[in-house]
Amino acid sequence: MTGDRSDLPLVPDLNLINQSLAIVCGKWRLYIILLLGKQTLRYGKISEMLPGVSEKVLASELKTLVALGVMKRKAYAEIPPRVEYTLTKKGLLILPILKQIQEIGRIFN
Amino acid sequence: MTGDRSDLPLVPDLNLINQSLAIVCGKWRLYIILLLGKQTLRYGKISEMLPGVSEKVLASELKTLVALGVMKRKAYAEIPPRVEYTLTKKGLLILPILKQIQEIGRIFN
DNA sequence: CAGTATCCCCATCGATACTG
DNA sequence: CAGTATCGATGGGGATACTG
Repeated sequence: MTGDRSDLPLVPDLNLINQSLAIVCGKWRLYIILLLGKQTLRYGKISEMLPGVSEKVLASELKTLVALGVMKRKAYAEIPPRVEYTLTKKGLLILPILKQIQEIGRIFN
Repeated sequence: MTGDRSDLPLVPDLNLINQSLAIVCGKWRLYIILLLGKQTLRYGKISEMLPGVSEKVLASELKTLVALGVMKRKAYAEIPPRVEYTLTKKGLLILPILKQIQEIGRIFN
């Protein structure tokens, strides 16, 4: 905020970090966001692409991500129901950073 | 798997992501690494710069980060004891990415 | 199809006291 | 000073069954 920001402050802002972690952390969080990177997906499709995640956890993670403003949900009044998830503008903004995070895994292989 | 890899795969590698999360996640993890970014620090100093973290949690987080290869521990045979923590080469490698993660918090403010 | 509703486990995080 | 040891609280994550 004040002065030069050529580098990050010596003592990083805990609130900022916690907010980042609130979005990134969680066993499936990153994976789900990455999956939605360039496509709109239906609930069933996400579920199918994520072998291992239980329905409850997937549903609650999606709900949280929508609440966080990372993605948006669009439900169609059809039978059978159809619900689609898409990244928001903010979600798209953080996408490159999220992709970078994968590089960490690569470095520590 | 097959074809062009100009971008990340449609279905990202779960193992890679999990490995990344293993390093990044945890309430204090990111903060500790960032703190060590450009300096070697003693246990007591880290503790002091992290108001709110209990000794047990700090100690176990440091131990884990050393085991992960993110930082290294150097103990001096002195009385009173002195222990210093420094980022490893790999730790330094991921530092820029970690700093980027803070930007996520900024975007969602 | 796209979710809830329940119930449960265990890993993580934490406070406090103690030690080499 | 730099940690363990111990006990306890919390909630993320999961299995299964059910519903609009």
